[in-house]
Amino acid sequence: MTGTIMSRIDDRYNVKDTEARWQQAWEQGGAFVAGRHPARPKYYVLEMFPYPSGRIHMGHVRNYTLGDVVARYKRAKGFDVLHPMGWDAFGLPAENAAIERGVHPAKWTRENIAAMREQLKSMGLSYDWGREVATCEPDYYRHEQKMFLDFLKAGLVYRKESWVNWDPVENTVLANEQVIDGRGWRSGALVEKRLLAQWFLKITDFAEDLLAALGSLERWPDRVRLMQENWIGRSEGARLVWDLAGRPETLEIFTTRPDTLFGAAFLAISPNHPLAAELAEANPALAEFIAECNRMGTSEAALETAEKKGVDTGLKALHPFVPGWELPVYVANFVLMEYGSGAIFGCPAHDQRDLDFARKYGLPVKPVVLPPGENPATFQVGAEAYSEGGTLFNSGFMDGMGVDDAKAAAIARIEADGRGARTVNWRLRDWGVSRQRYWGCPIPIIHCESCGVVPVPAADLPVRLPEDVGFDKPGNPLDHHPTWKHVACPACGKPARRETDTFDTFFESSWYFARFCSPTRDDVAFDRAEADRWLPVDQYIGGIEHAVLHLLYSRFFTRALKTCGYLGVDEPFAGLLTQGMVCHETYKDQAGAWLYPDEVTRGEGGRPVHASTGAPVTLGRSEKMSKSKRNVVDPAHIIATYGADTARLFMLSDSPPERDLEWTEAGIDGAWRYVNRLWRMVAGTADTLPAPGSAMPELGDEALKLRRLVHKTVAAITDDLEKFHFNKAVARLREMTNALGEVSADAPDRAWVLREGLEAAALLAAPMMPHLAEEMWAALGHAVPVVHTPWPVAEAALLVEDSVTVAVQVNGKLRATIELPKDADPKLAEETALAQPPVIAAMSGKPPRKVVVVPNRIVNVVV
RNA sequence: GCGGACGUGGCGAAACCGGUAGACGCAGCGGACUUAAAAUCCGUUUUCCUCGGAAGUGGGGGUUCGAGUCCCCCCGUCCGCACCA
Repeated sequence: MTGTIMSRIDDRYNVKDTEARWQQAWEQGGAFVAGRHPARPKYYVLEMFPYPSGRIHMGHVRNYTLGDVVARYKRAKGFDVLHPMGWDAFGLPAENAAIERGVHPAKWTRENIAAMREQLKSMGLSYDWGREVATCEPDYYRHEQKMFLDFLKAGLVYRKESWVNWDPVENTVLANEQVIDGRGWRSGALVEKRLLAQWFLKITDFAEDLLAALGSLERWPDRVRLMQENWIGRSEGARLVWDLAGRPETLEIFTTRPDTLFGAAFLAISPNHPLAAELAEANPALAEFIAECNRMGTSEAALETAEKKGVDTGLKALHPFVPGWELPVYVANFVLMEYGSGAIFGCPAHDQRDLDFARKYGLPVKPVVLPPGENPATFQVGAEAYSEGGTLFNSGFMDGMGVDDAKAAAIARIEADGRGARTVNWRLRDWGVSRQRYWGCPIPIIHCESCGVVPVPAADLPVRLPEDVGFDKPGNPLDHHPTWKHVACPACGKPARRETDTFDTFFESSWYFARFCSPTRDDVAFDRAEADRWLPVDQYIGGIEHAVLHLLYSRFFTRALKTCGYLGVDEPFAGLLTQGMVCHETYKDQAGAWLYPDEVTRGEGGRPVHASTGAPVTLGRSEKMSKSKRNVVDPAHIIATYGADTARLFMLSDSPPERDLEWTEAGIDGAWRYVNRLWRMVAGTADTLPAPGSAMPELGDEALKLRRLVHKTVAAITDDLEKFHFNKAVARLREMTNALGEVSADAPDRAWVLREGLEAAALLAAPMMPHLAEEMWAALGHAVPVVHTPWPVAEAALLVEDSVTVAVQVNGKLRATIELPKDADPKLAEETALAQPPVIAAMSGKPPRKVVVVPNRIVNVVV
């Protein structure tokens, strides 16, 4: 009897055996190998590849479950599916591990990859593992070194000085996240800003196109498109050159509000402006202020949240329209050197930041735009600047104009005077790709005293990252390596020096989706024909935290690669799904220390107490799972206990994918119960059902009703999966399961429909709970596995109802519901509605003033 | 600071184009089975009340025969801000 259905009925669903068995069967059968069906339409589904931290976390489980549902569904729908996985393997944590624990980054990373690969495999994800890539291996990064050289040739790369966070104790550049309250996270030393020569990619060359093409990304969330639009930040305005009293040089500013020039109160330049540096040489107070600004860190958030401060340089600027009008020139901490020309003019009446600054330093506030309905004689600006539209006044030749006309008039005057021009300015800055780090892709450049900057010849690629390095000294290990950086100049042969900076790790993730198209090619980054077939990615899935940078860099890279002839598409990702975070309650003990969920249990009256000591525990609100707050649940533990299908089901069931998901013990238990319930239904009834493929008998009412529900469920789940409404799909499946559980197979028609329903349940559940689905399908007597079975199709005739329930309202309040034939005559609907006793009562004898009839929906009686 | 989102029962949520608010699940309560427990199954569950209703989708206002859905204002929470990935 071993292995038969009967022997399994008494057992509970054996997760471990079942899941391992099917994972092996899929792998041996090559079920997920992409490209086997060139005649079928292609579908490329990709999840953001993980940083190999060593263990998967619940965020991964959610992300990869979502992707796998799409991949399995599309395969069943007849697509040739590409669903690959790899490792975003360069990055800071590996270096931190090296510094803190003495493990080499390469060893640490490779071991992490091996461990995480096993964990992912235990989830039963339908990846084509033959395409796995790891970005830290030379066979991957050699190609991006080539890309960089091609970009250089195409004029998309340049070198300039740029500011970085410098830790003077560790002798390293710090990431913004490593700067805490202005100090280095490890050393505690005050961080300084420093200028460093770095490589930049000209993403701004594509600004116009990156912005315009957002409109074509119809399957991207609006909010992501909006965030990118704001990030690119196109603004129209004017460049304007101001003369300085008693000095030969001029000052160029950018403004979007040339209409408010008559309301100007001051000019302000960035602390990093060349003029500021020059003036500081003779002005100790200014020098001290600039030094203070340079201690602030480089992040925009740090600059913007700091108190607005400035120092008067003593210089006077001459107003371009009014002879003799002199304005003070400040150095101000809120003016960014990277934006516009690093200098602005301030109009306090119509810009809040300028107003705050003016109030602080006692500068005049002169309104020049009159809000509609205000009296020019009495209008004043108080605590709030007025930045809306209106009519110009106090403004010479612009008086009486609207804001838009005044802008045009001001620009016309500026251009006529030869003082500047209309300009489009971008918030987007070029992408600085140099990192002073070891664990990244070496930048293939050689510096020669005679020849200058020399690209490494393509034949010499890859420039390999040396593995024999130490982390005991502060600074970049590549710089300390005894031999690595010393090379002969490729141009003149004299001794020269390698670039010791490595690429930003966003470099690797900007083209990995293309590498997956032909991951084993050594000679090229990817095969053009393969890329042309598979790209763009049809559905990309990952966290909202990548809404701007990673996605924008990838869009830019795709354009740059097209410019260099690598591929033919403009956009890398046709569809985008941004998933929410996985959250969990937080716990603290009496001393205020964070506790892990498994250290907490429920004591008397359901109060949380410490599991071993029984001491009271403070319950905190639910937050994103993070190691620092210890509110984490280990997926490996969950999968070992409940199995992959249960974990996957829970990831899909309660919340829609875009929203945050609350992880609860009760939720995972509920999913586990459902997995067992489905299995029991099949195991307990399979031998009472007709053989697979039996002809349909005459159906009685109960059987027909059930059959309608089954086909409706097929249609509904299909629609839900198309729209990524996975939580609704689970709800529909449970609804159908509830109905199937209520019938008994004691008559041929019911038995036949029960089989149809259980088969539908197996096939519909397959993208979500693939192991269970296979097991159910096999128990129902099918030899061909679900992974090779097409998606079920609903019979259209069974989806149409012949009667509908219509709500009856009196003055918008529900009073009754009535059953009507579908598409009934509105007159019949009205008559039936008015005859309902509760309706008559609610009308209390008054005649209907109006009756609104919405067919098949509602009748609203207005009295 | 700037930018983006979100807010519906005790909880996660559903509600198509403005048309019966709360599908489906979790927790709770009651019951069946059991010596007992677990597991399972059945019923019940927005709130208030005079059992006929009344109120109700973060708060306030508006449009409409009708608003969770559209518009305006406010409050709260979360995410991003260019060297984390």
